[in-house]
Amino acid sequence: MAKYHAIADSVRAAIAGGHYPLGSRLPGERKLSQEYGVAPGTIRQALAELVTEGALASRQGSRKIVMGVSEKTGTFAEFRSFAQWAWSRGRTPSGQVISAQWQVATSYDREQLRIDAGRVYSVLRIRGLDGEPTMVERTRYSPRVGERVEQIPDDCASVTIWLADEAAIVFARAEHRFSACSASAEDARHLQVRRGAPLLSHHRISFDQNGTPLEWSEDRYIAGGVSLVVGNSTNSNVLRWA
Amino acid sequence: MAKYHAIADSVRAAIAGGHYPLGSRLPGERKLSQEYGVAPGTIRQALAELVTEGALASRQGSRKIVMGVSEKTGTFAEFRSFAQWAWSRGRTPSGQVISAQWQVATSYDREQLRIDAGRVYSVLRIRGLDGEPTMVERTRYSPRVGERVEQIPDDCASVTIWLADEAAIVFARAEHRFSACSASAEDARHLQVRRGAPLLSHHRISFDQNGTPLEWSEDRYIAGGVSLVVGNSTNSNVLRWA
DNA sequence: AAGTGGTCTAGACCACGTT
DNA sequence: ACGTGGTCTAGACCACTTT
Repeated sequence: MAKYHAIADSVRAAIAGGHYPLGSRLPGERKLSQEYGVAPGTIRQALAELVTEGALASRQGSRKIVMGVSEKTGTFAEFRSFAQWAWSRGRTPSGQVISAQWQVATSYDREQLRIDAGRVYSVLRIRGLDGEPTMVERTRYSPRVGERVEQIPDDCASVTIWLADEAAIVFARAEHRFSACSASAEDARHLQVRRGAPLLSHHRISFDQNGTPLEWSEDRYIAGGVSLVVGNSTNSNVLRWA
Repeated sequence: MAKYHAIADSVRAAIAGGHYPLGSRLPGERKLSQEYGVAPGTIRQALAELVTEGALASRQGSRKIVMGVSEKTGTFAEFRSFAQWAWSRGRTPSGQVISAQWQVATSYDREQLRIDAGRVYSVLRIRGLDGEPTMVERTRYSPRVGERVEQIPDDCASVTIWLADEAAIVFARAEHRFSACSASAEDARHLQVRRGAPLLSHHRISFDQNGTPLEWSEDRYIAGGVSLVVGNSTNSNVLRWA
């Protein structure tokens, strides 16, 4: 583990433990670099991590102010994968594939996935938390990914983890779009809500490390089930589910 | 303007202009530091900005890959202020205060705003885009802020800007929570939708540079009007309205 | 006036990806 | 084997806040 990351953990723990009270000012960077026996730059990098999280407030010329540590900020993987998110919150995810088939790519598919023509692998899934239906997920995989998704056993817990381990397909970046929508007849049937009920729509495009699109998806969550949490400041933004 | 920021702008422009094609690999950091005549660390800082935005993908050992520049990423101010966001998107915001009054702080108010007792200034606003009602906003200001909000003239375009200029109250950080909800009878009346219509709920707490809570608010947007856009990667998260 | 963070320099070594 | 990014060092000067 990198020094700066270990130091960030240490400071985070000191805040959580009340050693640096909420609202107080952190020691100066030069002081901390002596305490930890590292170069000033390493301390800067450690504190930058905490500023990004919102645990510290930063103003030029003034010592950093303790804002308090937030509940564990979701990692990228947790944010992208329903299963990983659910487990990290101590809840039991369930999932069921309603339909899965190859379809001719629409112009929207081609644009989003940046493919010339051909087909996409289209999957409709229902996902639940602790047995309650929570979300309906409509995903289009690009051909390369779809060929692998097809092989995934039905009882696989997490598509994301399976693809990484078995097919070396790694999700590295995603763009998300959130809005409200009404439940369609199909949504209502699967989620056991009335038609027209309010849903949180989560539109997502995922990319690998080379920037190649892997899939796009529209997930629809029942109201009250989950919510998206975002922290932002003049410098940065951090988000997580809650 | 800092060198590293100017360099980030320059690289961003080079990507947008097609000089670094989408999917290609950026020159190495040492090469760039020579080109720009700065130390390697300065280049690193510039590229870190672009990685955070999602414009570049980064893997140790490999040159950075061009992901493409997203439409202008919203600044913190734009994300926090409806008026500033609207202007930045070339739309005309309107606003109307329905009611404004001092109220006894509830236990929820006291917890969120970290005040011992007393009162909060409670404001109900309707906001619109290009004349169409778009959002209903229910805000509770802490006493210190409420006293100034009370003085704001009715025709003030942006509360955020007014408070910064006239009262030196600066919003520096905020936490946001998004979910779906149904329009209440009051919501429906103000937004001219049917009762029970799907709305996007945006719950927000704002802080100043010292970490002191300034206000909390629940905004409810009509479906289809606006949506929240978030980009995230293994390293970072960036969000904006769209 | 003194202290502090923000920026910048000019290197070094290591882990990892590419060739 | 080589190139590259990730990490780290040990300083310097400036802008800003605090005292």
